[in-house]
Amino acid sequence: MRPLLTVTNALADRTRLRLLMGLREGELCACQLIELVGLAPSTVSKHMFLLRQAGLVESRKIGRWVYYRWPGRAAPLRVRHALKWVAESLTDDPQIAKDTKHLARLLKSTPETLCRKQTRKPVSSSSAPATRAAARWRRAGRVTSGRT
Amino acid sequence: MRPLLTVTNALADRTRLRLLMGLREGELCACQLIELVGLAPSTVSKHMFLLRQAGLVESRKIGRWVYYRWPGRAAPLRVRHALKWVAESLTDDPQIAKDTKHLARLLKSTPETLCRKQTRKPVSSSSAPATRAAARWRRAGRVTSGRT
DNA sequence: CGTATACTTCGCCACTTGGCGAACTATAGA
DNA sequence: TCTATAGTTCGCCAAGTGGCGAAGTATACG
Repeated sequence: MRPLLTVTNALADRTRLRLLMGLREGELCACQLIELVGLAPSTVSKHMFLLRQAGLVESRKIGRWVYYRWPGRAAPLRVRHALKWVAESLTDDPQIAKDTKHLARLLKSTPETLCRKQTRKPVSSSSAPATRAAARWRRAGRVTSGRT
Repeated sequence: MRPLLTVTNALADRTRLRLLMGLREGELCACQLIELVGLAPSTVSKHMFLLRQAGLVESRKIGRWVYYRWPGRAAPLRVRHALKWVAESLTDDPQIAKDTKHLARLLKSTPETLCRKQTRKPVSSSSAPATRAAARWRRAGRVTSGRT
């Protein structure tokens, strides 16, 4: 019962649903998710912890950046069905539609630009750390990360 | 977003999952659900309100009894998929297995016997109100209430 | 080294929620 | 009509949760 409850609890919050849907089409880094929902980094971090604990997202760290995405085929049925169910239930949701448009705008700049904006400092022109990874991620074109 | 959140919130509680699974094989009356989870009537009533609000159960009143069951085919996809998902995710759950055995025992007596037990009074032998409806319900043999 | 930075963890606060018992409502039966 | 009873609603309280900012951690770079 606990495993399912961890999932239902994770899904029982507006912000976490938005974050989850933000990852529907592929990987995003933490700063992009922070920008997406417009909340404090610590808050988003806590949400992502709960989602990861439930198995609803995976994360990988590259340099100073942490990338989140939906889990692949190895995830338990419980989780894969939950993601499918939520995505279907929210296809026509106005908030998610707004987020999707917002996200499209965000994706026009690199993660590092975003992070600078967040700390309210001017964007230095020189390449930031982990830029190679970010470039690869952009080239990959919003991978579907092995969804069912 | 609200409709889905109502559902995920309803599913994000141990007791409500147990109540929901109790109805998996057919209709039960409130007193049977109270006995199933062993909580105060007011508590169970509140839970059933939330489940009904989410569309995860329907109810009908017959005399003084209220019967709850899973919704039929008319329910939104969001709800039908949720029920399917939860039921699948909990098929092997030990708590649910215990509840199922418990329920089997409860079903050997009539709802009115149960209610008497709950108020700690001896069961009068004469037929209680709504007994005909209850008998019909027993004859119907745990209807599946039009699930997908 | 030391500094900057991307993120997480911690500590706090307002708000929500699950539980109960008491009071209330509605129906059945004398 | 009056009483009994199946459920619900109300009022309360302890426990949990979402939000924030401050402090902490880990990595990159000079």
